[in-house]
Amino acid sequence: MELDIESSKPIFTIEIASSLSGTSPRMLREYEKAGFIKPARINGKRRYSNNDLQFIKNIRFYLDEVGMTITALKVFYLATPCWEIKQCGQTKCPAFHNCGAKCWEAIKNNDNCNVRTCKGCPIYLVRQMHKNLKIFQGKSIGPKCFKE
DNA sequence: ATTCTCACA
DNA sequence: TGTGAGTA
Repeated sequence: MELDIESSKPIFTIEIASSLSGTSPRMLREYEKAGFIKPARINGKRRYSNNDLQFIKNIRFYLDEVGMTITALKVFYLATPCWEIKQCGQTKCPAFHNCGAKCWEAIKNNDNCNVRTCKGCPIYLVRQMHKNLKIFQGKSIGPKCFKE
């Protein structure tokens, strides 16, 4: 998992991002509304980074291949324990207590958190890891998963 | 010219 | 989800 600042630079307009990800601008805004991505704003206009583009691919994987709904995916992402991933040890962080909050919203203006923005945030990047979970490999979910 | 939000089907 | 209205 890399925390590449370059990959976090907001450079693509929504049209370019749409083209590169094969996702309509309409849906890109929808994913943002759901809290999956948070592209930067320049003069009120969205600017997507390479990381954003990667997350969009990840979102499409769950939606298209796994067959999850946006609602289900929302629960899935929100359930991600950011304090473990970051290993920040900040149990007094709002993100630790507020189950329903997107962590990057909860940590806003929180001096205790070592990650202030989504740029280079591990929470953003870790989502890709879930692609490797057994239940998302197209295999059946059941007792067979626990053999071997 | 492009993007934004909101609304409708 | 795509499309159109009305802005900025």
